[in-house]
Formats: sequence, C-alpha cells, structure tokens
Amino acid sequence: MKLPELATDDQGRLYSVRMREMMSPLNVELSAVEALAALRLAGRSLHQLQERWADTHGLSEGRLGVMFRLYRGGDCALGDLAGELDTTPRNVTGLVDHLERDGLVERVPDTEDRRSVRARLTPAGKERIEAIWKEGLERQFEVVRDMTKDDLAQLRHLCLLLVESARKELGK
Amino acid sequence: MKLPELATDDQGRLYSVRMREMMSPLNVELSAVEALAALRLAGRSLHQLQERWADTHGLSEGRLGVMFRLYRGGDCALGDLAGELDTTPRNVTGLVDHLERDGLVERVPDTEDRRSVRARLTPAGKERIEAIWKEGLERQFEVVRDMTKDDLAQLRHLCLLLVESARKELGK
DNA sequence: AGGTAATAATGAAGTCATTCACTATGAAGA
DNA sequence: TCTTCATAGTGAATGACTTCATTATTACCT
Repeated sequence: MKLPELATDDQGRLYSVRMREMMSPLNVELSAVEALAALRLAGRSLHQLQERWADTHGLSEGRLGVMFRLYRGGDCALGDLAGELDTTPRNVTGLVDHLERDGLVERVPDTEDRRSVRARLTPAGKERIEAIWKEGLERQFEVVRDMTKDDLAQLRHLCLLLVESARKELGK
Repeated sequence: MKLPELATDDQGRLYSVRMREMMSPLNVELSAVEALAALRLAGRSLHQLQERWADTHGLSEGRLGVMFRLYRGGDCALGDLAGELDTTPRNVTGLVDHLERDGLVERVPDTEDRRSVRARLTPAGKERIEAIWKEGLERQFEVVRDMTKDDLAQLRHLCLLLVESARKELGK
C-alpha cells in the first residue's frame, strides 16, 4: 500500500501529484474532485487506524462504537443504536452478536415494546471500555497534533456540510 | 438510518447536538473528537452516495475506481493499482475478478515480469466508463454546491494533513 | 373488535476489504 | 551456480456492511 505522493501548492496546501496529472488533461474544475477524493482517503486512513488500534484490544471500530455509545448513553434498543451510529439495523445485529459472543454486551428484552431488544454492557464490557477509552482519546489527539482548534472546527463544519448535502441526495 | 441532529454554533459552524451532549460531561477537549467523527461520517455518507450511484450502472465504488484509473492511465499491473487506489493487492484481485467476470476488464500477462498480471479495459469496459464518467463528475459538483473553491481547497488540505499524520502512525 | 399498515429484529445471500499463508518468479551475492 | 531473499498474485478465512425477505409485535382506523 504505497502512499500517494503529496506536494504543496502555492498557497501552502497539500495536494496529490498523481491525481492532478491524471485529471488535468480532462479540463474540468478540479477543486471538488480533489477535495472529495482527499476526504475519502482521509476517512479510509482514519478507519484503518481505528481498526488496527481496536484490534489490539480484541475489538473493531464498529464494536468499539457500540460499546462507547452504551457506556456513555446507557442501554439502548438495537434500532436506536443503528440511528445513532449511522449504520443499518441489520449491521447492529451483527455487531451485537459478536459483542454478545465475547461477553461484553448482553441482549435484554424491552418490557415496553416486545418487538424491541435492548443492548446493555455486561460488567466485563464496562470494565473493558473503561480501561481503554482514554487511550483512544489520546490517539485522536495525536493524529491531529499538527492542526489548530480552528482548523479542526472548520474541518468539522465542512464535513457536516457535506453530510447534509449527501443526505439530501440520498433521500431522494 | 436516522440523521444526526445538527445545529449551528456561535461561529456559524455546524455541530452534532447528540455528540456534544454525550461527550461534554467527560470534560475533555472536543474539537479533535468532533472533527474526526464528522470526517468519518462524511466519508461514510459519500461512500454510500457513490456506491448507490455506481450500482445504478452495475458497478461499485471500488470497481468504478479501477475502471476510471485504467481509463485515464492505461493498463496497469494489479499491484500498482492497489497502491494508486489506496487498497491492498488482495482486494484488487477481488475487484478485477468481478470486473473480468462482467467482461469489463481483462487480465493480460506481463511480458517483462512473469510474476505480474496487468489489467486492461475491454472495449465493453471502455464504452461503459466513457458513458458514465461525466455524469459522475456532475454528481460530485452537485454535492459540493454549497461550498466555495477556497472551502474545498482548505478541506482538501486538512484531509491530506490527516492522511500524512495517519500514515505516520500506521507506519510504526 | 378486526383488519391493515408500520416497525423491530433477524435470516439469507452477496460485496468489499483485511490478514495470513502459499506459489511462482525475479534479483542479488558468495 | 545456487542459495537466499524480495516481490506479484492469489487461496482461505474472517468481519463489516448492504439489500431483500420473513417473523413478531404494535399502532391505527373505520
């Protein structure tokens, strides 16, 4: 997995040399293409980082997300978990299957709605997440070491703008 | 798949209401966590958008990436494809398997290095990618409609900074 | 009440992507 | 040469995630 060759433009901003070489003959406006490609690449890179770290604790990014949500927000119906974690109900079923098999989460029937199944951290699960979440945070700080708070706020804003826009497209 | 509730802060920037509610009792600096979560969310949203669109043309995001690379850059050894598409050689094998099964790409032995296998667009594959790539571009423009060129350049830069940083972490 | 439609979770089947192991080939050095 | 080591692609196994279909419950509606 070779890194894409990056260079700095006249405004001091990074760009992918290969992408510009490949796309410029097409004579189209590149800023959108480059930004979206960079975002996808960054997303994949962060995903890999998270996945690898989670793996050292016997978890995955998705399962970690479930556990952290349960730790911070208390037990929760599977369907609601799907909404909050931005994934499908079917996928949550799989993640919880795995966590349950490992004894970190248990399924609890919902007394109010018998269609529902709630997920809850077991004592072992709580212990596990308490032991690692601070380290996870540290790793996030590490990866943004070179960025200012304002950079981060701007990045957040631009990403959420895209989320809104993508949602609009997806909805129709 | 319920959307996360977004609001605007005092600087006019979007943020996730739920995330702040869940994280603020922890009393940690949120800008990194929020930015990285937003980026991952945006990445997933764009992925979904691409995947759905590609599917209407009988493709997937990954297979589309392979085809576009072959279209713009000519035929290419599988391993090099992996490097350029930021994925693993094994994954490229799978994508090319699928594309070959569909008659869009063919494997060609490399005369210079008999270990190597090169991928090449078939005439049908070339026709397919020529028919759709402009529409794909239009869809990208659509999704960034609300953003200025400078926004996009800044987004690109910040994302590539993160890519560099993540690479450093991954490398060790 | 009784029938219809929405909702919650899951089974089935498939793709993408990863890691590890294996094979075949190439390259470099004693 | 021949031994060793690196490289290219792929098989096997696994996990995440998706869509579609199915089952169970709940809500609605007249």
